[in-house]
Amino acid sequence: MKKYYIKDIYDIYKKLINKKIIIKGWIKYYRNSIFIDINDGTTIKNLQVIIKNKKFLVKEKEINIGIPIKVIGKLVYQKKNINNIEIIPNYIKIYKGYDLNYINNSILQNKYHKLSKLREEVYLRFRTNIFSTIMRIRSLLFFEIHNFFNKNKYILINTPIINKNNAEGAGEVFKITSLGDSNNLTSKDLFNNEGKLTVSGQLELESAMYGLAKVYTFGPVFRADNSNTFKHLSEFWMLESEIMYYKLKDIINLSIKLIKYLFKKILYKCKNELNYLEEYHNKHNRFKKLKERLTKIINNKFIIISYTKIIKLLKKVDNNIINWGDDIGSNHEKIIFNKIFNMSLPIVIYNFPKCIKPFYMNINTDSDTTKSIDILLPDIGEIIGGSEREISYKKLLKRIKNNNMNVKDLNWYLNLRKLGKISHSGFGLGVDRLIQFITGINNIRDVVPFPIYPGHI
RNA sequence: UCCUCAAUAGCUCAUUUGGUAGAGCAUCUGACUGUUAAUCAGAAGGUAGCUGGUUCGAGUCCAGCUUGAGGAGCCA
Repeated sequence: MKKYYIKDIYDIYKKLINKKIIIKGWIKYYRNSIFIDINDGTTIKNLQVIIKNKKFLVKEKEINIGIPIKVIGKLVYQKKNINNIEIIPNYIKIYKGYDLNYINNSILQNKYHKLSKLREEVYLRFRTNIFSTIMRIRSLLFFEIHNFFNKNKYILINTPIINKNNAEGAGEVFKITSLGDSNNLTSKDLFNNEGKLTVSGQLELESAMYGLAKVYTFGPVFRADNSNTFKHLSEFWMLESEIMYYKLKDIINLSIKLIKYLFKKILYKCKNELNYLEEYHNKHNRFKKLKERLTKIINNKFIIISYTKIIKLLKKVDNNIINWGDDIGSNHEKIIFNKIFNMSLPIVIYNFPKCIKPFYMNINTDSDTTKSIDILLPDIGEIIGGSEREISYKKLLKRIKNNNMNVKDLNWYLNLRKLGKISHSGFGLGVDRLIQFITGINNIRDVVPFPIYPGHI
């Protein structure tokens, strides 16, 4: 007699029919005095136990939703059951130690809760159908990201989470110290009060690129901006890649290839999860055709358009909403997706003005624009930012000085250019936002296990 | 950080202009051998987010705070 996980039972159930097995999990539903649904976290599906002789096995009062249970019994084929199989038990054990009052007053009561309600009990929401489904998709996505780069012979570089660069100008930076309140004690601090939580691994990643040619980094990054929106977190996961001898068009192709690869894998491997999510959205009047949307993106070419052209198109809609040189904001994104290109495909915008892009991006011969891309997704907005990097020591130095940045701190980065003119390009992808898009979940805080954002730690 | 809106039972909500609160689900008690968030009958459950103010009287009006939602800015 062997213990099985419920996912495994569904995968190989034909081999287990009429065999005696052990399962352990928690009671998900209890119906009609005789049906107990058990879930063990390995799959969204429950396994139904049918008690034909209830007095013999367990007292009805002991059966409560949410409490841990062990069942030994025969797995039988049952046509009447929508899952085709169920267990006829010989033995049921309820594990003690639970607090029913606590469970029934928490988000775990047998009831629909809004996602913002689940967020009030972050440490319990893994037990819910909706959140466990999102976590399964997230897990697979992380795995497939590594798979993609591994298959394509990229080297994973673990760039540091603590560093001293705030070079990107990518918003506010968290300072770290070993001294508590230590503004006047810099020399006693472990990092001389220079330690920061990284906002991007890109600069370090470029140094690894000079030795390993095709590299990527995938880890948490931190922003101290006080931004409270559906798509911002203080701590989020970013995937960044840097490739030797790549030009802008290579980066565009690689980004598209990656997105299509990931969507394909999710579609193929997370069918149950996507079905559940569509059902979930429909039940609450947010009709989202997740699978159709992913399939469409896999099977179609992305729209590729220059910044200058998109500005012209935006000005055609309303001459006053934007000028050349302005960054594309979320109001502009809405117009782009709803009025200009009325289709739910990603849009690649290239050649942004240098005034709105960081110092390390290579400048085009027009001297006004950079060799840069952003990829926008419907509903979510910017998901990828990338560029060809500046490879001239002199030009890079000039731009660092013009941006009033600390040359001394960036010396190591500048010196990489002394290895010779090696063109290279890279991009960064906000992974949590990608999960938002895949799952159709509105708020980024609901696709992250432990969301960290202003006022919430 | 700014703007708008909201906060009533464990949950989702209702309480027509100010007169101390109701329903569904959950819970509890009972019934039920083919149900998919079962169903039926009954019971219990509330200092209306917090702190002040106006008023004979505040869930309702006003102010501040807290929390949440939507939008803006910044960005991934």
